[in-house]
Amino acid sequence: MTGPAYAVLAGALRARIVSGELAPGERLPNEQELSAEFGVGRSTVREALRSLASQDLIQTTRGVSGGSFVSVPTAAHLSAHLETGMTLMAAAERVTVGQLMSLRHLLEVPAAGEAARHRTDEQLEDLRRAEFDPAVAVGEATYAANQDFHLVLLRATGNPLLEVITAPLFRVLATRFGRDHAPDGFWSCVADDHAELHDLVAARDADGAVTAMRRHLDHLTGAYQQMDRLSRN
Amino acid sequence: MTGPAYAVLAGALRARIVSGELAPGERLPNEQELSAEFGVGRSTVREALRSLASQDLIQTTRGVSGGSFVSVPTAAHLSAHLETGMTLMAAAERVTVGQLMSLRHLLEVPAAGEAARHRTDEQLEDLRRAEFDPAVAVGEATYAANQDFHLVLLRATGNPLLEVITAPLFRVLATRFGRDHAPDGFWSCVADDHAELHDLVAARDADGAVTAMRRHLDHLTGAYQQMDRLSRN
DNA sequence: GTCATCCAAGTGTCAGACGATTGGCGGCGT
DNA sequence: ACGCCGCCAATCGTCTGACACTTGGATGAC
Repeated sequence: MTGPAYAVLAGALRARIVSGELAPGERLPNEQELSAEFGVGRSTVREALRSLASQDLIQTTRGVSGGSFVSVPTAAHLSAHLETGMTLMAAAERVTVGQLMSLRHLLEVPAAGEAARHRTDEQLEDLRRAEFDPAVAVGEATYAANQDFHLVLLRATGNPLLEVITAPLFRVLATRFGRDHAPDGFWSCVADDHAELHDLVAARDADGAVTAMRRHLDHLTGAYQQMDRLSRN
Repeated sequence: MTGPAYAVLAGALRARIVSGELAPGERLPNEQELSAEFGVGRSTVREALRSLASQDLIQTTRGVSGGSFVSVPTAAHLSAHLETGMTLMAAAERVTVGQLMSLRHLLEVPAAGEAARHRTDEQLEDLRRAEFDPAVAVGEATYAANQDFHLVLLRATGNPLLEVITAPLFRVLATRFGRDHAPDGFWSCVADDHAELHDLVAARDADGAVTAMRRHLDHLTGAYQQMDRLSRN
């Protein structure tokens, strides 16, 4: 009840959404109706709607069949949100490279085992496609492929939350070190690790995948911290 | 370049913030200046600002010294965001109780060890305060204390990201089962586990804390899944 | 020197108008 | 009868102008 009217309105609508009173896909009253119902101007209503929209709680379209519709945030939405937040926390030095990598260890090492156990054949195919050849040009595309490999592996665990919280971690690291010069042999080492992981997941060797992932992340940690030290001088 | 003007403007400002061009604490141009700079009306500017504000990228205050200031999202901000997102994903049945608990295992079990190693004396004191007595009234306060205990433990690891991503997990579970009837002896069992964890952390017994946390989460998993089955009938 | 008052710079809110987009409905020609 | 085209209504998107509210400093009286 306190604060600006747009915040009050946004809070009221958010409560209706998270409580399930407004079901996903359902259409909210149009802006004039909300304006009348809450006794505020349409600008105020619109500011509240923009708040909800930027949290992916609603989606607004135009036209005669348009309006604001309740939408369930997707893994990609939450992930993108976390990424910007973590990027800023990292830039503000409230989070270190070591802490980011330590979380990757916690999540990705067991995830490799899960993926080896639960993967489907299509997912294995996706994993193969996400490998890359370090002999060809190393650049933006290589970084993207590197990320994709880990992403596909996480997705193969069947737990969407793993992707939500882990993807931001390596995207933050990638954008932070994307422009720095990687040590010699770094990319071919990464490619070898990925190939080994692919084979182990293909063979459904969960223990092997866990071990390989742990070693892979150790390699990455070393490289990143080396780059980190260089960039601080 | 595409889409509504408020989205374009929000994107442009967000880019300035994440790139560091606008430093944390720095003040944005006021609404009239932004309006002039981007050639849009003030309403449009305000809608863009509300978008950024609801992502905790800026903070707006009134008065002569007011305006919009770049702000670094805190752990609590990101955590709250993740919580609403996960709540909706859980309600939409895209995430199961088992998946939530499985993530808690991945994160909290090693975290207990870290906390036992790194905790300070004040954090140990906080942990003690977060214990509760199941003999007294069991209600909202008990749930809050239960959450606090885990929160304090996570904080004692020294890695703020652990709190960011784990807190939403148990908050989602707690609000989901907060109104259900817990099995007899559930709360006293929880209290016993917490007391044991406290003692192990006090003794800096990392291995013991890891084992105790694993067992504690197994207890919780059993109880939650039992409640889940009941609530589905 | 202290306190009350006024003032300036911002954001907060409203009302009204018009443009842009979308999808359906009806008319028109064949 | 069928299909195409253009009109139309609903809704969001945007602009303008105005005024209220909040805040902190400046001003002035005592």
